[in-house]
Amino acid sequence: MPELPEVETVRAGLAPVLTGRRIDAVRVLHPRPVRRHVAGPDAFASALVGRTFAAPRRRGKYLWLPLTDGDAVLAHLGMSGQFRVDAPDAPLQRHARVLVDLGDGVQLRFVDQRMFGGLSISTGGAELPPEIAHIARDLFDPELDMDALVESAASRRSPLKRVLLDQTIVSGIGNIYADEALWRAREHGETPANDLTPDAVRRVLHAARDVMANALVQGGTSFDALYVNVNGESGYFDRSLAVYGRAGQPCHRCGTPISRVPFANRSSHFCPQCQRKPRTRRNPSR
DNA sequence: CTGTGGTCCTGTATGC
DNA sequence: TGCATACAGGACCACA
Repeated sequence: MPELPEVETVRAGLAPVLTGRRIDAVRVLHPRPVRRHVAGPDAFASALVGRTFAAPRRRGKYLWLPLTDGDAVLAHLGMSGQFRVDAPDAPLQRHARVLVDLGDGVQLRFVDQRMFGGLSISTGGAELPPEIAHIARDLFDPELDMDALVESAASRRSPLKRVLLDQTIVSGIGNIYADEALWRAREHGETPANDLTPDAVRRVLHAARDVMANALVQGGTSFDALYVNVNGESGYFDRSLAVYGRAGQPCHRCGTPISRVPFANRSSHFCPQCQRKPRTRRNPSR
C-alpha cells in the first residue's frame, strides 16, 4: 500500500486540481469504498453535490479533502487505492469505484482494486477529522514533538518494527519504509523497543524520516501499476531500496545476502550481518 | 492498559 | 494449460 511518501505525492497532485472546485456530480460505482457512510452510497453521492473543495491535507497515510463549509471527505488509499484526475470521457479504469465531476472537463476518480481503503464524509473534519484523532502526527509534521515521541517509543516492550508501524505512536511508516529505516539504522526489527537507548530510537526515527524524504523527491515507490500519482505515473524510489524486495541479494554495506522472514502476515527484510538482534540488553537501566 | 493474531478484498506470480 | 497456493505497500477489532 502507499505509505507516507506516496500519499503525500497524491496530496500534492490533488492540491492544484481540487482547491476551489465545486462538485457537480458524484457517482458511486461500487458500494464498498463508501461503506463507512452509513446512510449508503446514494446518500454519500447526493450529500456532496454543490459543495466546494478547499486545499487537501494529510496526516500519516490519511488524506482528507476539506470542504469550504467545514466538513471534509476523508480518504484512505488502503493497499491499492488511487486518486486519478481525468477527463470525464476518458476510458474508465478497471477498478474505478467513485467518480466526482468537478466541471471544466475535470473528473476526480477513486480507483481501488482491493478496496481496503475508502472515502467517507467527516462532519466538521476540515481542520482534522475526528475519525483520525487517534492517528499520531507523522515525522514531517511541524508540530511533532520529537522528544515525546522518542520517550514514548523507547518505553514500549513491543518489537521495534511493530512500534514503527503503530500509527498511534508515529504515523506514515509502512512495511517498506520500516524495513529500510531499520537497515539504515543497523537495528533488528525484532529487538524490543525498550532494549534500545532513547538515542538509538531517535536514530531509527531519523532514518525513517530520511528514507521517506528521499522517496518523496522521487515521487514515491512503486513495484507495479498499483501505486501511481494522480496522472497515473509511477515513482522511481524502488530503484533505491536497500532491503525491501531484495531477499537473497547482497547487502549494499557488507555483501551478506538479505534475509526475508515472515512478520505479521507479510514479510520483513533485513541484513543478518548488519542488523543483529542483541542477545543482551543494551539499555539495562530499564 | 498493552500486545498479538485474524480478517476485510482482488489480482498476480509461482509451482506442481 | 489448469489448478492450487502464497503473497501483496494497511487498519481495525476481538481477545489474552
